[in-house]
Amino acid sequence: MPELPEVETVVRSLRPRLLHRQLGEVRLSKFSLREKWNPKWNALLPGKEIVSIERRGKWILLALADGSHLSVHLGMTGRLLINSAAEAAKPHTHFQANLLSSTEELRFVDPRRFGALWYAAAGSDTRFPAEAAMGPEPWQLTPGGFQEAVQAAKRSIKAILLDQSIIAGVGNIYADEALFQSRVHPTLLGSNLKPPHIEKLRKAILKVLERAIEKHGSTIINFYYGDEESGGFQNEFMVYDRYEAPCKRCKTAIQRIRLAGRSTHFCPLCQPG
DNA sequence: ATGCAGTCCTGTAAGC
DNA sequence: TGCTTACAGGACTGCA
Repeated sequence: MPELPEVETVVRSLRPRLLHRQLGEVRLSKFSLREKWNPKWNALLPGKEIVSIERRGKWILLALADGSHLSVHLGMTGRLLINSAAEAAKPHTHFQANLLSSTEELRFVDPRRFGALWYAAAGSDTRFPAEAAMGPEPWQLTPGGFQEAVQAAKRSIKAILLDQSIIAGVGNIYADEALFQSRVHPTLLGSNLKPPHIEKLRKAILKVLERAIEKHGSTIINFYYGDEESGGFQNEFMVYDRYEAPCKRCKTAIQRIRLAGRSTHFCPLCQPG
């Protein structure tokens, strides 16, 4: 479900509620998530203080006091919640950890189980499985670096934007929105794009992500942060989820195609192929 | 190197 | 009212 702005929203919401708290007893459901949980990790978490909560790409990183990390990927439907331990766990709760000296616990709920939980001991090379292959955060990506990566790829620019090894955190919604903002047609091959367009796209990605973070992400069906708060960026979509609706810039009907295995939305007039 | 289909899952909405 | 089908914000694998 969530892309960079939604994950950032969750991180900012959790940070004041979770920082400097200690994990207690851990319980896992019988269902496995995308990454297999090693039962040995259960014993390593209790007593450890959460000393920072950061985001890398679409991963949430809980840094623990001994230098280890508990990393969480929300997949499509994952939610990381702080609930009263007295409250019955929601269906599809796969991880629960007491928060010491309180009546609350940290819970991971994920109906589709595309999400992941990972523990990385202090001194591990990586804090989550694909970290070594992950590309730069959008704000760290240099104009030259992005231009080089895009022009080297003989595949659609949409597929390039979804590739986490090129740019971290962009998903289907924000790829479509950034392509619209920069007036780039999603099927164009990276190798065919000219430097001015690539730079325009890079800036559009930053602008779209920054605006979405300001609006606390997008809630289509089921993205919530905090307890039950919704994002607001869905009201500002120019193309995503607007099939056959009039383009907000030129009134042409928004088109939808299947590209890189994903539903892709664009304006045929504003984004010339 | 790339696209594409299939895979992991459940929930929702649309179509009949 | 049902039942069936398609599709969903992610990301991996295997195969042409």
